[in-house]
Amino acid sequence: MNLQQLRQLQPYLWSLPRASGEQRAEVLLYGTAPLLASMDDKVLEQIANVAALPGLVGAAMTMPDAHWGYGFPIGGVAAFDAEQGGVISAGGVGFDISCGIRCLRSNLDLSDAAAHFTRLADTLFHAIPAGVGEEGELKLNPAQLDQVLQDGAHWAVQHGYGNAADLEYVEEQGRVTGAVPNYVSELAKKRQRGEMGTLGSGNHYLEVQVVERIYDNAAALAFGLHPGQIVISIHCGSRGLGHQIGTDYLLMLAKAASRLGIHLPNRELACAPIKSPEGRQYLGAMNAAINCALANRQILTYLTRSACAQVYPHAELETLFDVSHNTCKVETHEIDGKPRLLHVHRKGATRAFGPGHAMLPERYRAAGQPVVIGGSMGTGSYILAGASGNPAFSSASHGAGRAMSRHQALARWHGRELINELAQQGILIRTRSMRGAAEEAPGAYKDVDLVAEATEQAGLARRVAFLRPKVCVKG
DNA sequence: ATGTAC
Repeated sequence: MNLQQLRQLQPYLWSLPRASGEQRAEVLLYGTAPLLASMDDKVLEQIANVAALPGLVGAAMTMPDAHWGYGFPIGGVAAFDAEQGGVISAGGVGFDISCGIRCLRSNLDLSDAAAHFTRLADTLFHAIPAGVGEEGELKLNPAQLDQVLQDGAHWAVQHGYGNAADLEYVEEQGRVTGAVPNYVSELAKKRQRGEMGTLGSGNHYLEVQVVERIYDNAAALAFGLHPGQIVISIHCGSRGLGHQIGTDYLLMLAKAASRLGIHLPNRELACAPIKSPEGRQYLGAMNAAINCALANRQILTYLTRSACAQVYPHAELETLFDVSHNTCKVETHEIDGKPRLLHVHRKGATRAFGPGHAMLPERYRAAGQPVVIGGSMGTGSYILAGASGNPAFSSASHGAGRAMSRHQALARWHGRELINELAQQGILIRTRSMRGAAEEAPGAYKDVDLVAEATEQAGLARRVAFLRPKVCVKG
């Protein structure tokens, strides 16, 4: 991205000046000059298009890890007011609805766990169904699947996959309201019937990590983290169901936009007013997909505990937090001193409520919401805490963010060689797809350290802990 | 992201 076209407002905040006569809201980009310079120009084009959509409140924004996506950039945040013609967009949520990270803290330390990492890697790889189209043990009938779409992680816990304490530390306590299974197509449901409790592919992973550095002692204490501790992070989403909903509604919302005369700068931005029939239906289907993803990560938590218990009989894994980064959520935010109900699209962006927020579990209320920046398989991840006065509708970065396309990565790396190199660095990778491994080469991602630092400096969240990967099951 | 692609 050419920085000449931007105006630097603060060390970590930039804006895109409007051309004369241009009808769009403000565009704000969070990040450092090097991070922004490494982004594709498409990011700027896409977020400027978002800023032209009806009913946008405040600015259309990108997080420090942004890269270009379908319609909206990944790392994009945009809030809309339903009462002012605000829209909802499937491209603003993403195809992998409610993709997110479940983070589990353990009672294991690197010093005693490391001796069995090879067996742990093999056991997890055997226990966790992963890969495109891969199905799990669970086969649900239509009535059971509808129940999952209503009850989210609660369904999983009721059926023995975890405990009540897990639910307390899942965003929305494990279930969102407003899910309408009837608005989900039969095809979407059919695709999901065998995919509960599966990891998927692409950038999804299950990673065993060690807490290597603590930045904020008080927040680390609240989150139950200390140096040398083993933590497990599960990154996945709503699998075939969410993807099919995205596909179905892209068409429906495009038709609605055309019917209602909404000008779309690009057809990938297909959207409809939140109050229109199509907008309401997408919201109902999307909320069902959020519950599907929350249930999926809950079942994977159970499978992870079972696998760990085979290797470390005394292992205990508690849910630290579970947070989505592909959603549209109805939230109250203060605008010009007045609370307003907004539909906040976060696509590749994490919700990051600051200290004192009423929706946080009591244990974390003083520290702020746990925020996970998931890194690439070779580098590392960060746990942060929501900051007071977050300027981006309580949002923060979600990962390292790609710096290179999958195609470019395939041309540069070979999966097998990469896995051997990582093994020499003490990182054990298990995958069914060598091509996938090459596409996910750490070098194809931005520097996660720079993303986390910029996230903190921009006032989006505060760093709490750095996690180093040790074992990674890739999709 | 995805029973991977107009």
